[in-house]
Amino acid sequence: MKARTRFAPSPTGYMHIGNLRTALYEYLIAKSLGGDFILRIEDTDQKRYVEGATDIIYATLKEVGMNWDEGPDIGGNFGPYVQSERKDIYGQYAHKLVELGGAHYCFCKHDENESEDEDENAVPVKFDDPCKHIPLSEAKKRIANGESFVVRQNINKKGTSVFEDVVYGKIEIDYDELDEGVLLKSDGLPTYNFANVIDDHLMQISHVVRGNEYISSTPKYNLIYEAFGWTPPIYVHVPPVMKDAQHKLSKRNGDASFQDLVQKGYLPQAILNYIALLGWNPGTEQEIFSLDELKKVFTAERLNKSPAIFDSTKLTWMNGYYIRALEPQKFHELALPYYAKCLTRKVNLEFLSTVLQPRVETLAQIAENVDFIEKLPQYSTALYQNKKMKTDEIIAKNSLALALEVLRGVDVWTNENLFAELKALAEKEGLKNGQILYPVRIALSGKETTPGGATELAVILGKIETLNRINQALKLL
RNA sequence: GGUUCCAUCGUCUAGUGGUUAGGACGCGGCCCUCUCAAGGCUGCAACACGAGUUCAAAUCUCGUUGGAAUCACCA
Repeated sequence: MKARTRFAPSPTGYMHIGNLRTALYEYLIAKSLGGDFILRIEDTDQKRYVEGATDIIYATLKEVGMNWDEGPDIGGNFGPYVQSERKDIYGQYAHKLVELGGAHYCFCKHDENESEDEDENAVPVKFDDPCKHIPLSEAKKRIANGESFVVRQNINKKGTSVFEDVVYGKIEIDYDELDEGVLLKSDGLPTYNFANVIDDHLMQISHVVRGNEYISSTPKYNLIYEAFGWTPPIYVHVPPVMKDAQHKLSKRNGDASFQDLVQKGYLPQAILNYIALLGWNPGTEQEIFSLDELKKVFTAERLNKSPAIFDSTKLTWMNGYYIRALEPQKFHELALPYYAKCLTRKVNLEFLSTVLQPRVETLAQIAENVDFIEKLPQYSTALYQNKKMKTDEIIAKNSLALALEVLRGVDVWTNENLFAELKALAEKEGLKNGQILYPVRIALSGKETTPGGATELAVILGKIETLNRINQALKLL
């Protein structure tokens, strides 16, 4: 049987990290097995629907290169791929399930506030549906009369339900723990549980990958499969991605979504690589993986059982790694929009990119690295004192005057040439390199630390501005 | 509270009876060096606890503790 997995998000807002990781694992399971990855939109809760959310889903998957083989936009043999368009299908199967004895019609009015103001110590009691005992013929009559109803699952079995999970192994749950939940809501739309079973079966999904919060309800799914005489899928329950030891990474709280991270200057590929490793490892010491490489080495058996805390520090490191690995031209292209935001002065941007690339771990860090270029900051002459470089204000003043003279005469304004010239000057004057270069760097930047040395800053700023700033420094001293 | 699940450095993890418990991030140090990075080398740092099984336990069993999930006409 062909491996088929589906990513089935509900369009309730942006794409959060846990969601994306689940999608990744689904994608990888399918692709590592030469199968298909299907996109299905689960919009059965009209109250939570957010306009534009499906576009975010499409855009995100495309951005990281997880292309789907079937989906709402591209179709496929098992459509439609949007649950709200499948309403009739669920209705049919719900009624069929009642006929098969797997469910019953229920006419109880549901209490909206039921699960609310419970006091702390109250032990939830299992709902025992009186409607279960209404004869089918009578129930049908009431429905025909237009009475509002839901379809509720029957849990008739006793004893223990056993199923196998790829990551958790054998799980046993007592049937007594299961409640007879609603399958078809009074608005005629299915609940998540029911829609999933129907769709997964009809779409021939082989591996169901989902959060481990569904472990305890899995026996209910299996009961539905059983009632229909269908074979349940292979279950792959994955632990959550945590914000800290106690809390899941959640949509609320503004925890980082994929979009947020991209906006903060993280590269999609780095994000994907990082989250692949949150709960999975290849069994080797390799950590850097492209999506194609992941496809080759991924196996669901190496998924972890316990939750993983999202560590943005390590993500940042990995992002830096990806940035450094970029073709210089590519980095320059990515940096351009950031330059546009904070630089109006005309400078050597190509060269700036070459010095920045090994120094930033996120694109957003570009701004803090180039601030001095736009405008020389106010600085104290004390900056010219440096023990290791053996400089102070006096030496600096002398060095700057000498450097100014040399630089005036330089026409080939490259880093190599400038460095050679200033080095020669130092030798000629019997000074250490640093005694010339350090003061120049301070004069050009007004900052203690800069991305690049004196001559590199000079190349970035250009000859005119370089001489300008050295003159200013001389005045200051 | 019932039930289910989980537990190795601060974090992500390797490890399936015998290892100096390995790697990565972070942190410290050194080298390189025109500052800062990058790069190279290096150091600190973990088997939650208690019994048991065994010649031998991070690995198996039981218990304790801690944590998570679930118990909706949300997904």
